[in-house]
Amino acid sequence: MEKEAEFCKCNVIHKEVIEKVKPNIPEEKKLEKLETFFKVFGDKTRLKILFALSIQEMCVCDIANLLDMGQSAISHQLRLLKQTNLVKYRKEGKIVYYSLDDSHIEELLTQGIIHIDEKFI
Amino acid sequence: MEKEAEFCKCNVIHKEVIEKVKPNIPEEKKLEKLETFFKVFGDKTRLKILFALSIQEMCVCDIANLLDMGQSAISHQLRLLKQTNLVKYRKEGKIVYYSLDDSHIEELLTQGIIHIDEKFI
DNA sequence: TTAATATATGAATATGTGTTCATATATTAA
DNA sequence: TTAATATATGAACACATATTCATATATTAA
Repeated sequence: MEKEAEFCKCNVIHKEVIEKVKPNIPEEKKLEKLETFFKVFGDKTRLKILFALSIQEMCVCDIANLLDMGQSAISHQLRLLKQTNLVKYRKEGKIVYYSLDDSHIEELLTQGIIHIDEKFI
Repeated sequence: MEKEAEFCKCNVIHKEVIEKVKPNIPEEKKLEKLETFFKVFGDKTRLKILFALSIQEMCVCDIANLLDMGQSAISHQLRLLKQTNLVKYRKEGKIVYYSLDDSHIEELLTQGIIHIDEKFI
């Protein structure tokens, strides 16, 4: 008896296909990073912050005012963006200025917009 | 009195910055689409499905077996991918074959991988 | 030193999301 | 028709996540 239906009720229909495709799936660790990476873009607030910082650096307070949101909420989101290396910061006295950490990011945002303009409902 | 501290305790520090940046934030509707779009990529299971389908079309059962997951879970995820126009399908009897709907998708996946390889922790 | 202010952060809460389970639907075979 | 099978789907549950609140930290000014 082959390994059958542990999770899936249905039988393996195209075993060759599965064997062919399998080696092309990235390893788990890489997938997790990719998941985290894209997840960061999957939030309106963070997208707004990224678009804003693509224009110029801003301090936390300005971002909060710009987006009409609490300072705490922005700070939490900036922490996430920092952790994923999407933004960097510099301190000037008690003010912290955030900016994009990578020009790739703008490219990715642009590519996203292109896709939704073309295909997305 | 200006509009002050409705949400944010801190004062507006750089009013000009806010005014300069504001017009460059995409409109809410577009942001929501973009959010949804990127959110789809922010899940390991969906990423695996997309990588698999970038090699060749597959039926639901094969995908479930490939990923060692339940048919229902895969079906739910495919629905999401369908709704966001990332995959299309063709029916052959009772078997449904899914495939990528857009070559942009592979590009975006690649760009994601490039980023995490370069910068991401 | 104390007061004021910009930012960070832990906890709580509300909301969103992925998987499972049970079951429905659709198609083919008998 | 009935049985078998591939897929779809609603509901439930467990878990993740965004924001708020309260408060801590850090820096500057007085």
